[in-house]
Amino acid sequence: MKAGSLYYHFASKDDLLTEILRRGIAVMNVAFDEADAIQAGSPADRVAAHVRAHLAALYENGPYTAAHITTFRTAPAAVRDEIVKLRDAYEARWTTVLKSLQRDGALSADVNINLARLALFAVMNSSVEWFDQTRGNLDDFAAIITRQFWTGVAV
Amino acid sequence: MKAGSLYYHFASKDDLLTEILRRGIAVMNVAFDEADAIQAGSPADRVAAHVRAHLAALYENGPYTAAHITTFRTAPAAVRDEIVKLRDAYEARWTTVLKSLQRDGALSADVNINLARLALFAVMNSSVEWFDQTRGNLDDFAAIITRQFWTGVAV
DNA sequence: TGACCTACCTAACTGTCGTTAGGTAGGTTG
DNA sequence: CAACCTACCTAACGACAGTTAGGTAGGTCA
Repeated sequence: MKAGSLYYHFASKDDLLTEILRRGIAVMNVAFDEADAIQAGSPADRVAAHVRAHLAALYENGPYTAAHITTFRTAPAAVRDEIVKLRDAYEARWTTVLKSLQRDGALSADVNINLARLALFAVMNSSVEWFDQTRGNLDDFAAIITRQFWTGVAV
Repeated sequence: MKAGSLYYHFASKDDLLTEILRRGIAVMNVAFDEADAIQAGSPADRVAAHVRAHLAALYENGPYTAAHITTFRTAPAAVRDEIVKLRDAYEARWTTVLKSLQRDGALSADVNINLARLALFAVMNSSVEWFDQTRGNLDDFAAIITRQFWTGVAV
């Protein structure tokens, strides 16, 4: 397909971009749903399931992920405003999970949930830049990230 | 200064970009030096000093930081190759610190130092997108990040 | 004073990007 | 079969980014 043909399907390049970003987030929500269905296990296991689902969705949808990472920051305000709503909703689902763990006493009461979530997102999302799925096992990787998030690196 | 005048000082736009990125990393190294001079305190304090220095350098050099974040990924290969060397060297300094803490028994022996460093960098660097320096205290923020890195969020 | 250097400027060229108008091959439907 | 729809294509446009050549104001130095 040549560049001009794009306009048969989308009104503008920004419309295309919005749709791509929208689908990328939809994929993440589906992954979250699947992880949410797994209610068994310890609190750490529950977080691990979500981390694993988030990472898998990230890696299995390379083009969507790449588009999000490379374009979101520089996207026009109209596009960002549209997508930020969806991102916020996805992030709110994580906040809900973490808050419930805190209510149950599994997660320290003096932890700022928003900061914790942002930190976890930072690690997961940045990993697309350095984690090589062909070299490392995704389950192991999710476990390590969760472990580091949960108990830290100290002895 | 108009756009054309740039070429009195730099051979090309890429040359300018390389120089900007280079200076940004130089600033980070200076900050690291200063934090390195502080040898007192617990291992966690030592990490906290470096985290604080890294964050401060990031926020005090907004333009360099912004340039790095927005352009590095999309920069031409020639520019990236040049800068990656400097980034690697800076990251190696962190690895050295973490390894020495592990050797001293302060940092868990079964932690993968490279992953730990990448996770810490992810949190610190991504924070420029959501941490508002005018609303939160930088020292507090550095302490929270270090605490989360060091002992995690679990009870 | 006159030659020269520094740090800009203007104006123009080239290439690329987002977009549009109009054309067309191939399949679908009455 | 004819009319039509779908999903592309080509060719062209205006705007803008990277770059260059040549000009110029103001300071430096013999």
